[in-house]
Amino acid sequence: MPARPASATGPIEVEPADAPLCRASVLVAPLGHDEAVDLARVLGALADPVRLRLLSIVAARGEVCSCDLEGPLGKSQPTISHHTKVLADAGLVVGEHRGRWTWWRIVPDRLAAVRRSLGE
Amino acid sequence: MPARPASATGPIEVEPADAPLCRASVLVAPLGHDEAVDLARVLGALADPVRLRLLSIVAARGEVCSCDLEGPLGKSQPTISHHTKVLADAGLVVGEHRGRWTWWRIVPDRLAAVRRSLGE
DNA sequence: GCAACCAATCGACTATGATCGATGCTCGTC
DNA sequence: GACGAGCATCGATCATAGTCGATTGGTTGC
Repeated sequence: MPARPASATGPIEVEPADAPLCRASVLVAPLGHDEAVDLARVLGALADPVRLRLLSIVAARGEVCSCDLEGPLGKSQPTISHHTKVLADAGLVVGEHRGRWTWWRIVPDRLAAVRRSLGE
Repeated sequence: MPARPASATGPIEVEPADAPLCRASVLVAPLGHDEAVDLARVLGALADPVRLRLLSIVAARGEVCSCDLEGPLGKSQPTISHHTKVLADAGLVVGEHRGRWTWWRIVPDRLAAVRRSLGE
């Protein structure tokens, strides 16, 4: 793992993706079309073994550099970059550029929102 | 909606799909390869707007006939049949043949297991 | 038996997505 | 300024999945 530099250039900006996701739960009332599309988009970001493992690694270590993901996941650098982008677009992780590294951490609230949308 | 006949020919048999899904949560420890694949499979079944709306309709009404899904979902009969099969294979719904109709209801425990796997 | 209805399957088409090599960009370091 | 490291993007390839028309199978009612 590279040494963590002190200077930070700030978080990566992506589209908000912070909409309520769903007013309540799938179990409570029939979903509208737009709600279903939004929730499906986030679930689609989660519905990949590589991204689930990536997410769990980031969660376990608190903060992870992209360069430390290629090894454990056994994927190429472009593939890792692709998956981190998908997760970031879904609002499930945020990345921060520090020097030449990008550090990722999860957004617990976002995952909690997904759980809530899935009933209770 | 067709009248609900009294005679039931029993639940539809599908592969179990009742494995623990995940020993704990994505947030606790790095996922193993097989755990990630299993969880991704169930999340993939959920990651479709049509199936989410289908699920919410079934949940709201308790039990729904396939023939009553084409209208609200705006999809053809083969498409509805396809989606119900995907959800059933994932263990998220169960179907029961009664006469010429098939009635679907959700499996709350399965959805709860998914929520648990997603943290908490 | 026959007709009508519901559901599952098949085949085909299309769209989306996962993957990687090659390339380009942006920092830090010398 | 030049080089190298880390990351993003592009282009291409391959696999998977959503959709529907047509067909088949099974059940009900005449």
